[in-house]
Amino acid sequence: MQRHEKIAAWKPVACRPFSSFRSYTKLLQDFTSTGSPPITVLEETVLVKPKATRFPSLPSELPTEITATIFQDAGSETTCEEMEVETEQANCCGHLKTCHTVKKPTGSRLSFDGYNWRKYGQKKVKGSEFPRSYHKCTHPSCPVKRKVETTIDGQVAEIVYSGEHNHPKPRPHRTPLSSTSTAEVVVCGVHGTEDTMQE
DNA sequence: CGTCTTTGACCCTGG
DNA sequence: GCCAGGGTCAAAGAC
Repeated sequence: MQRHEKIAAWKPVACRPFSSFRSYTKLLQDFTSTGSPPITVLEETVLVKPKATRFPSLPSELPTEITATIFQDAGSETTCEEMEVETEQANCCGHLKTCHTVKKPTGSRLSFDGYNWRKYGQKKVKGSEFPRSYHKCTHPSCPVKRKVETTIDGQVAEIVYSGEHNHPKPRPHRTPLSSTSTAEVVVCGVHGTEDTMQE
């Protein structure tokens, strides 16, 4: 649809911010060799860049970069996500810290970030041993997309976000007890962007 | 019946 | 201009 209307205003680079990216299996080996709990530690870098190619009316024109680190306590179902938000124009450097209580991180459209996503593609990317899946936010007017690299055992190896949500997070669908879904997202402390202020 | 995932093909961009 | 790779589309099937 309207492919001819694409406007390349920002280089849509699939950033791999940590240049020394290693395979997940390698990371696991490192974790196990250092005594750290395997698999339970997730580290991912989330970049939000105004990918202007398809989103001419992106709410923020400022190049925004968010780096997030998710760590999870061994034996618990709580992951903590630490975000650094940097905007190129403003001097402010917001610092976010969010904690997620995740009943089950997979198998639900409502992912750990609290938004609904629809998968629209998957590719095996050169240089990455994991397939990369492409998701869009299911909100009608939300331009946000994300790329997720998952390991063969379902672990998230990397997530790259594109754009910003222009709507509040949908409320998690709570089904008592038997709920297998829901990432209950708790914002522990927020300084920062008005985007997060909505929450 | 509606929504989502899968998957191959197509398009765009950079080297 | 050609090629490789990434990103997206859209049909088909599954749920």
